[in-house]
Amino acid sequence: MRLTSKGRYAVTAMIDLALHADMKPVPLAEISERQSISLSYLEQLFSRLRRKNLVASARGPGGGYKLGMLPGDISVGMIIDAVDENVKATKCDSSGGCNDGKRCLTHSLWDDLSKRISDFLDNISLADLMTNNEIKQIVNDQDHDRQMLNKIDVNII
Amino acid sequence: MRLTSKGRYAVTAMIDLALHADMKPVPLAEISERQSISLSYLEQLFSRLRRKNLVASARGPGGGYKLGMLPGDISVGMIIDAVDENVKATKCDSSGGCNDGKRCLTHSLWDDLSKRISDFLDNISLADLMTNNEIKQIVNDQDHDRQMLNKIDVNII
DNA sequence: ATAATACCTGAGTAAATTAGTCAGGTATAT
DNA sequence: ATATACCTGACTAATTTACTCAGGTATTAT
Repeated sequence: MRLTSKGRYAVTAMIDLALHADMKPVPLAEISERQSISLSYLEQLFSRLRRKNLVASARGPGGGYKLGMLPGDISVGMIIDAVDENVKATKCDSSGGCNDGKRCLTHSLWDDLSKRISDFLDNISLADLMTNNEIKQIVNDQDHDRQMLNKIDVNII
Repeated sequence: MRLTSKGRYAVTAMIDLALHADMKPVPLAEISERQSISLSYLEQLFSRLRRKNLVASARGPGGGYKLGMLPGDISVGMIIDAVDENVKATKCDSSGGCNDGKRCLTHSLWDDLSKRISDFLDNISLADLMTNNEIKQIVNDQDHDRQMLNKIDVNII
């Protein structure tokens, strides 16, 4: 999972689309102007988003793009994956250098972190971003779990 | 918050260091060999890590690096921030293009997401990675909060 | 003291990625 | 028909990444 400005452009454009696609499809030219992203670059990004069915297109005059799924079903992780397309395998399983247990441990610890980040981004949907969903927000709170656990203890005791 | 292979190198090296720095400092040459990261590149990364006190160095024969804080106090977010050093302000507050409310809304929704990601990474420490801390893991669980809330309801009722 | 070790710095660079342009299409609503 | 707006691919400048090289400097073992 990579997280660069390319992903930021894509997520920003999708937020813009979600905010404006209530009625008719939104032409990329509008998003381009509102978000200051070049039209051609947007076309490249939306070409990838379309391939993953995150957006649907309508051609001709009055055409444009609309969301391909419900805002609650489109996650930030899906958007970033769609435009990144970076499935470069780690060296660890291809080259024969990962033999002594220590390096494999380091590698698997990284994989664990990587998976956590993916899971995290997969669980934030466009709808969450737009509604500032409370449940989702407190999940990110450092002490939240402890507080929750304490609350339960209090109630139980 | 950016997340590239540069950050992966830094986090991987820090994990390796945390796993091996029990007794004496670890020379970068060892990490370089174990993790297949070029020595010079490691030196550049550790130079930045040192500036943020994430690692401490010991010079001379028998020298090397050790962690600058307790593993529980070093977060993945801190490591990535240290090597990224990418404080490029968004155009929204510099150029005068962010005037109509709509674009500002999109911008603030992105900022909200960005902050959530930072908070998330700030709450994963090296110690968490190494011990597979349970509390931290369930925080990433999508339905965890609802389950917790239900649990409370049940207890209250 | 001296030599060996290992950090430290900065300049330079090839490869990769990003962000963007350009030039053409094709489908479709009016 | 025709304007609109998607669609595609090739191409490119700027940036970043990953890395090398060439010298340092500090420190410890001997």
